[in-house]
Amino acid sequence: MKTRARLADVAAAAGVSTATVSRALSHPEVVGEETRARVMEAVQATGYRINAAARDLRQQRARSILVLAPNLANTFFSRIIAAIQEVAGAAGLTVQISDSRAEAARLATLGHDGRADGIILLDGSLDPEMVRGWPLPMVELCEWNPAYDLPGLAIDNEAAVALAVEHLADLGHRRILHVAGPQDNVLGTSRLTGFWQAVAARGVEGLEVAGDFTMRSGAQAARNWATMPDRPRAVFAASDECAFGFMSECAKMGIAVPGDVSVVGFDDVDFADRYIPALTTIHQPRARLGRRAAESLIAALTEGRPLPRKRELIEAHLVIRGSTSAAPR
Amino acid sequence: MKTRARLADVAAAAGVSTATVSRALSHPEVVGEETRARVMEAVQATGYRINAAARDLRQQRARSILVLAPNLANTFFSRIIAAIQEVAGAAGLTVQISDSRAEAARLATLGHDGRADGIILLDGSLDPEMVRGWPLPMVELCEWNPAYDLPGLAIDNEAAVALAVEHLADLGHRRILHVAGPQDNVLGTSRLTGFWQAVAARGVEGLEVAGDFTMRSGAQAARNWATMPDRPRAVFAASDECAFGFMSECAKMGIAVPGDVSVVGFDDVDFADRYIPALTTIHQPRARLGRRAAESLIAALTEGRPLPRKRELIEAHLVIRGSTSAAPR
DNA sequence: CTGAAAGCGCTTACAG
DNA sequence: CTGAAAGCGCTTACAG
Repeated sequence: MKTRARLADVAAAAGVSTATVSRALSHPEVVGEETRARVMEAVQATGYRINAAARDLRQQRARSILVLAPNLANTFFSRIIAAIQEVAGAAGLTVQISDSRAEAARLATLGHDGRADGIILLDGSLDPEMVRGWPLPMVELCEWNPAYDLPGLAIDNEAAVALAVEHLADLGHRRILHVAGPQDNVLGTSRLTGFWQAVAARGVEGLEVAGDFTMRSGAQAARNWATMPDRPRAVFAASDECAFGFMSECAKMGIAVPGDVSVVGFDDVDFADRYIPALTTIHQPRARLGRRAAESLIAALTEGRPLPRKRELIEAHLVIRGSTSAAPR
Repeated sequence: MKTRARLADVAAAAGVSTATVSRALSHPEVVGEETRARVMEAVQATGYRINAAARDLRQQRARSILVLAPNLANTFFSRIIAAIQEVAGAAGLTVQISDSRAEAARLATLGHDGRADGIILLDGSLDPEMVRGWPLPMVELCEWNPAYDLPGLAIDNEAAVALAVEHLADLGHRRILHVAGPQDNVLGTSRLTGFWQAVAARGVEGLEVAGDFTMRSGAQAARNWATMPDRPRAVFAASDECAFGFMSECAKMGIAVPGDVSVVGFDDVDFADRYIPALTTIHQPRARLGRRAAESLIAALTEGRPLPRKRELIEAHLVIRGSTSAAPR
């Protein structure tokens, strides 16, 4: 296998200039029919493949978008990223993924090297000043940070939480415990805010215990809950994982869900449907979120269509399954 | 914000040639101390950032690896990919992800454009002839295909399955049902093969029902199992998801795990530990697999260290939790 | 230790 | 419709 054919090799084989080969490949309509045929033949014969680095250098673009998430191992992101990749791939763009904090550190020291044309940011906890300094089109997804001053896309977390609270209240629950998310995270705070608003609006009693979205924190919350003198019979966990942790710990303590306590989660991860019992939860349309974010970023990059100026909110809905039931009377 | 500074701008500011700036940045030891200081100062002053496309074009490399998986949305891959990204990022390499089938189609028509230096392949079901034709260093991870003729890394699936079977037999189970994985997938076939070997070796009775790793197929298997005249009291599912499907369906039918049936999974995904009951399963060291694969590919790319010639097998271990118990006597 | 020059492989005004 | 030429921004033998 000899070295890769270049444009010049194709040009030589076809008896035309490299300019013509380039045009025949990128703007076929501008090249004479016969010439084009000769070029295509030469491309075949030489096995020519474009060199992306050369094209990118010349065109001053990378044909790539970078997805930054705080924890790539978290299953919540996988479907979102898959959707982004699907859209980007169809548009001929590459997708790079990186840990947001590690990448932020890298960008701070090395600076941006032009390997991406735009960023989809799934992390609202970075230094805003740094983020504002990044010289690339960006869109925030799921998480957000007002100080970034960026266009973004997310579900309406507060409205979604209200759905959960309403559901429990509709079942007759008058006292609802929220296992909160981490309060240094927008999703944690907005769900907590939403919880207190919804509880007040509905006129039921709210209770709150700290958590951080993890199964471990859900389990811890369950142990705390079990010691409460007058246990609330309804729990709204800030994430599905947290709800799983709570429920698994209940199972260990011999407490029945939903018999003894109703549990609602948030996210609707793949396993929610097959948990025991199946988890009532807020469905986040992750594929749709990823797709839409990718589409608007790509439109901005390739068609120069301006990014929306503000954050766009998508409606989430409640999926009622087996983990909630009517309050005991 | 004016246009980005180039090497030439730095050179002008420092009063040296671009060659010297380049050396000061890439091989500082080869440049005079005072010169180097002047260059660094100029870099600061101009806010210079390297242009990756130019560097890559000149050096004929991409500083990037491509991870190809059959289903990016599958949570099984997220931790593996996170580990790959971690290692690659530390080595200054970018990681691109793509759906293996879509990317294969793209490569078939467009050919490789040099945007990656190497590939980590998590899919054993591609056309071998095509894969062999890809002009890039590759390593197979988790899945494999002998026809690819590639170096690879995976756990020893057959040995791992034996662990599961042994465990159930040790608990006194004499009849074990395997909910198989898809038989067009190496993992499905090797686990099935391993099952029959282990069952024969141990002298217990084996039974087999079809599945495809999904929760849905596990649930279906549970319904079939429930109709069996003489139900085996031990089930080994080819994946955790399949086990979850089986168990959740059992719960719906009022069948107790492990009271009525012991269940073992395979993978040890994050939720296994917090399922109800917690799932006894084979632990795949996903972070380690990702890390090792990335390390050996990167060593090959950057140090020219040759890739191992054959597939390397990593030992997996059994994690005993609450979903298995002694056979009723 | 440093510089002048070539060259990586493309694309794109500019002419004709 | 096509070509000659410049240039994208680097790195690296080659001289000195």
